[in-house]
Amino acid sequence: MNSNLKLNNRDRAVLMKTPFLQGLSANSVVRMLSTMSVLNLPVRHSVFREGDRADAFYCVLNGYVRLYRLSHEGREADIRICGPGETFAECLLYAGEKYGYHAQTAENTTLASFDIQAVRDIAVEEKDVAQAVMASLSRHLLSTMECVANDRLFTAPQRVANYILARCPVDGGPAAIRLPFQKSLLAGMLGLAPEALSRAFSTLRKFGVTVRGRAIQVVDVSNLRNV
Amino acid sequence: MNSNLKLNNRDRAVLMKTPFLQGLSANSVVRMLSTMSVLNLPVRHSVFREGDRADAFYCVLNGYVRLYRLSHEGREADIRICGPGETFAECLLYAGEKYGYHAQTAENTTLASFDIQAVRDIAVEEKDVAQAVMASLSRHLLSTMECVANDRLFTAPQRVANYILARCPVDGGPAAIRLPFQKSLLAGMLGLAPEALSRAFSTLRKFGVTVRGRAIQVVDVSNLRNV
DNA sequence: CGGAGATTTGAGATGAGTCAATCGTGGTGG
DNA sequence: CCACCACGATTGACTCATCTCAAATCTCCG
Repeated sequence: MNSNLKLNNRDRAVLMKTPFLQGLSANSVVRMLSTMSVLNLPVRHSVFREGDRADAFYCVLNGYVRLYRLSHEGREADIRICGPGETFAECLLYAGEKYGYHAQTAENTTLASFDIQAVRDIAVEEKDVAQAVMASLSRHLLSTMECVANDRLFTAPQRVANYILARCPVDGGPAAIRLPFQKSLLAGMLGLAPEALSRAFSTLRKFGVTVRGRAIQVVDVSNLRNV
Repeated sequence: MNSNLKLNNRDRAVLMKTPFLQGLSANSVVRMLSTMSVLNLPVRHSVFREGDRADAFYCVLNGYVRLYRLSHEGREADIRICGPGETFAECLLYAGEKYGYHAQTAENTTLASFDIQAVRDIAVEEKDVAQAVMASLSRHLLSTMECVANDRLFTAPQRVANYILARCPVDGGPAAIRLPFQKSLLAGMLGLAPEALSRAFSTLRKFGVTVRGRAIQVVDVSNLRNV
């Protein structure tokens, strides 16, 4: 849970490749980095809570962060899972002054934290920063809309098949991928209970999908496409 | 389906009050309006189709537009319902070059259409336009995330109760509201089949909700809050 | 090798979709 | 202004998908 300004090489590489900093002028990058601090959080640790005053947004350097809402009775629903290179809560730059959901680490996680007011000021002066913000917001909006559509259109096995297909490097024939995190996290990401994910995988067996731990093997990718 | 540059007074008032133009400098407003054209579309008419090249985004001046996706088998899932003053597809300003969903009028509708490339150029020069874009994207992202959370956390009657509560002008006691559109549109907006919305309303009867046509009466708003 | 936590499996309950029939309503035209 | 019609809304019966709870099993880490 310590916070400092020093980055190791891997984290620095992830940070520079994030769409947010990618393509900025050297000057803008320097200004952005000057508003930034790094923090290391243990697994299952809160980053912020719904209703907290929003004074920072974040970029995941390592690990995974879960954004979720709680119901009155304490059930939780994941809204988004953020992995290395992804930013979250940057919508607070221009709307609302409180976080609208909880954020919690799903693993030991390294985050870059940016001061919202400082970045707001930079964006006014540096056009490329404003552009980066707009591009990031646009992409997140599109993917969240896609999430709504997926939830409403597809069944559990179809959503799992989509997830696998989106990560298969090939268009046809056999493929193998490896989940970057626990299955329970994938379940939440797809809007499923862990049991439902498990059953979805077993439904996909008859379409040539084999799962062992985090390793997923697909006999024929094109087969999976007509689930 | 005619397109022209002349606005009637009501449409002009809606246009100027939309968050997109609200708060812009006079100069920016003029520039934005110069890239704009107005179109009138009959009910159930396509605005654009998924996969079309995205060269415009829109602001609803009158009527309602449904954004939705199609499944392979032809089922449709609504992603967002846009009413007067709301903009849609502005995420295409900075991500992707094709529309990611279908847009169709749900009533006779008047739209303002903005040329995407032109607005992109204006946003580079006019800071307030860039800010308006960011604010609009931020708000849409937040509300879409909220939509995901609602779908995953709440049952049909709860979502309907939320919708009603969000539109009740009072905090407690009796209230009456009027739906601005058909129930089938509300159903899609909440991710429900029309029959499910109907049943949700009848479930809410025992919580003091009366529905007659588009008119909804609530005996005690605070009662509705613990559905 | 042990054990905690994650995953799988089973059984049951429930929410929501589909299809079909009926009912109500608003809009149109006479 | 009224009657009628077409379409939207409701209701019922049924099916299917997913959640929940509980128990069994697996897996990974120390």
